[in-house]
Amino acid sequence: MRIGELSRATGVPVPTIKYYLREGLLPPGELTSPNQATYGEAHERRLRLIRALLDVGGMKVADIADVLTALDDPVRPLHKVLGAAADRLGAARVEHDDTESAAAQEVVADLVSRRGWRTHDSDPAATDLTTALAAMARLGHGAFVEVLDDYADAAERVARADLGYVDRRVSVEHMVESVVIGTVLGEAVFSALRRLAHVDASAKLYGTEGPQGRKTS
Amino acid sequence: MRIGELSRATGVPVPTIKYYLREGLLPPGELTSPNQATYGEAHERRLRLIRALLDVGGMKVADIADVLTALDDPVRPLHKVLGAAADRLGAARVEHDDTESAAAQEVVADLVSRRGWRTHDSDPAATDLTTALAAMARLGHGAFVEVLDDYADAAERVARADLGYVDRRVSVEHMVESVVIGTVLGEAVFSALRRLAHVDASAKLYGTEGPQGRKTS
DNA sequence: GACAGATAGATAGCGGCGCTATCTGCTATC
DNA sequence: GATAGCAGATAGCGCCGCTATCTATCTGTC
Repeated sequence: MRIGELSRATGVPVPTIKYYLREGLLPPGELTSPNQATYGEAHERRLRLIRALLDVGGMKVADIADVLTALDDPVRPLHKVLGAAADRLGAARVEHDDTESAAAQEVVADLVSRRGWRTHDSDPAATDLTTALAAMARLGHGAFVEVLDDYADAAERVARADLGYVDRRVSVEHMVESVVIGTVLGEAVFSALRRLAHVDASAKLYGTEGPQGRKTS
Repeated sequence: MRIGELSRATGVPVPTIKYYLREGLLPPGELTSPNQATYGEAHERRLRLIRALLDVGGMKVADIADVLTALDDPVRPLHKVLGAAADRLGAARVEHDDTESAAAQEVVADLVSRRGWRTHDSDPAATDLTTALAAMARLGHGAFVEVLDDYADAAERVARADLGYVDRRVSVEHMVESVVIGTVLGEAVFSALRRLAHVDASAKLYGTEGPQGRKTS
């Protein structure tokens, strides 16, 4: 498979593929001559993965490079790859050193210990959670912590579903990749579902769209 | 309150505040002279909201402007504002016209009717969901739809928690703003919780961190 | 073996975004 | 009156994800 066919097969322009090659997102093709290379199905698969992480997952090219590098590491430390993937999903870190942050930190620590979660404060997800809760507190929504356990229940449910899916559906060789896909794209899936459910719940509570679901827009 | 104080109170640089004013994210201050203005607590609150939507929610400045414009509309059509907010959360739209998209579309339609959700296909969230599921299918994870109901259960739970929180905690005047905050920042909260729960579930299933949660990184 | 078309690799540039820097009058405060 | 700050305007910057262009080479077809 030459680069043009790869381009046609995936819908990604040739210059863009070359760009991904330069950035190390895509391993180089096998050289058949000093300036000719062929690409296999692995490249096609990888290219689709890149586009999914970019377009659907909203990840940055540099972050995708890190994750894929970890993914290709022959000595795959599972949790390192997952860490590399998960760490890229959070928002940009913004330092705050105020009472809200301190309070949020405590809330998170409480939550983690209350639920017996096996993690530690240095987990970037914990930092993200703290940041988000602190931001809410600053906006006058410190009381949001009251629904945190509902959120956590739902998160546990989703996490169990994810792990169960990966455990029973996926061949070992693609397991890590699957977890990355599940983590990143699963987030997009849940986000959309949450917004759909939001509309429905809002309709039920306030009747903004009428009880029979008729379309008012 | 002058612009310098506003800057000090929020940690946002003065030129950045001016930029937000230019972009219409922040209403202009009250002019006391042709070139002097004062800002009130509403400005401070709004500024914090902007930073939260930007930094934690990952929204774009132009999208924030749209949402805030809808928010300030005296004739607040609740669902319009929510739509404006929710519509900005999805990933960039990428057109695909293939079998995966068609299949995903059907899956989403099934899901919506199965759960009796009061929404319709034109809901951007439905489009986002279709996009995400189609991307998964293209990556060989069409079977992910098997866990879709688990996801939907969790999403309903979160949506109920959101609505309940807003309904009982928030004064009417700030209700719409609260829903925006809950929708956008709640997404960040859930994302972090999901990743935390992921680590825990993974530890339980594979023991990557040992049963006592010791740190291996 | 000539020739059109694709290719590898390199370099430069582009468009969007979120600011940031700078300048010109003016104003508040001491 | 000196100093600091301010409003409003314009220009530029740094990052990011490509995109355009060029050279030298290779492939496939007649």
